Amino acid sequence: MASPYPPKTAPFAAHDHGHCIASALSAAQSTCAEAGLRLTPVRLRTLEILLEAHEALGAYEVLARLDADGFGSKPPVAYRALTFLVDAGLAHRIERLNAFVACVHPGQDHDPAFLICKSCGTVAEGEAAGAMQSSAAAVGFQIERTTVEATGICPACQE
Amino acid sequence: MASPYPPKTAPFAAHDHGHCIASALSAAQSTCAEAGLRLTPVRLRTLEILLEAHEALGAYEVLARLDADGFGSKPPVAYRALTFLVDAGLAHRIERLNAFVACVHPGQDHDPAFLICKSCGTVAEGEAAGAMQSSAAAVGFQIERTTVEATGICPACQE
DNA sequence: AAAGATATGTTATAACATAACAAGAGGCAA
DNA sequence: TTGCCTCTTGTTATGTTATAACATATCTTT
Repeated sequence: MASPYPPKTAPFAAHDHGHCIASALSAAQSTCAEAGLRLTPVRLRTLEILLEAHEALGAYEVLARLDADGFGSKPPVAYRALTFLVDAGLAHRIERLNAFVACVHPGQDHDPAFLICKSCGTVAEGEAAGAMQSSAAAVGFQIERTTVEATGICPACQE
Repeated sequence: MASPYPPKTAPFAAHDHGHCIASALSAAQSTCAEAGLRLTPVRLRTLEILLEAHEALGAYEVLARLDADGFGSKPPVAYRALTFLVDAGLAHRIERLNAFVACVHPGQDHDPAFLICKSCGTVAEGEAAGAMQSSAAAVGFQIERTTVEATGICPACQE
């Protein structure tokens, strides 16, 4: 399924996208090096694909691009690379969209939160800041991972 | 897919389940009456199924039970009933599980948050308390609906 | 170079979800 | 009461997302 939205260049604000990709990639390199993880060609290319798209991509969209680039053409190829990136903190899964985005501040341990525009499809990443920790602690629940997402209308689409 | 967990009777705390079902059903009746919504047999039965399970059920699990009760046997039957309940605020969709739970305080408008135990599968509903409103407002994003879910280990499973 | 662990790619299938159409049930105006 | 409209139910068919299991290849360590 191709994106129903126009191509993205920025999440609610202009920025130097080329630089944003380059710095994310180098951050990914060092993160993996430090953690002893192997950022192989498929994995690297998958991350690039997410960074270039600058919007949430479904696994099968990623797969199509990997296939076009000469990598494998079957679902596990994409799912494995995406799972690796998510586990390494280099990408996030957006549950509401069954899709994936590159992390905007890789390397740092964080609790991401997402604002998803229903009109243009843009996904902005922010901090959840342990939103549920206090209420979870109150009942003795030990949180491992949080999913915090909001759908709505972004500033640009409100006009 | 059947549940990989033992049957549930309570979310992290004992309670009178029969009463909990009965009161939820009567709350659903009045909510629908007030809102001019038709709580038809399939819809009512679907709600009962979720209440009886007292855990998150996938659409196909719900469908199997509806079929066993003489309702339709095809996916849209379950998805339509579930969509109705979610829209009416009588049930919630758990994105992380692709599953549905009955709402624990139907009728009241609220922002639900969920604690999902990875060990026993129990899903507890709490309040998200506009977790993202302030950060969204800061960038001018207009929130329509939030998804707040945490996976981890519930008190009972920590032993 | 051999052994073990990790990664890639494949086949096949499972699990989740919706579009589009036909038929029935309820409300309501003439 | 008939006719019309709307909503609901059920079906067929298909689309979309995801993983299990296995063979091969590539790295790492000794």
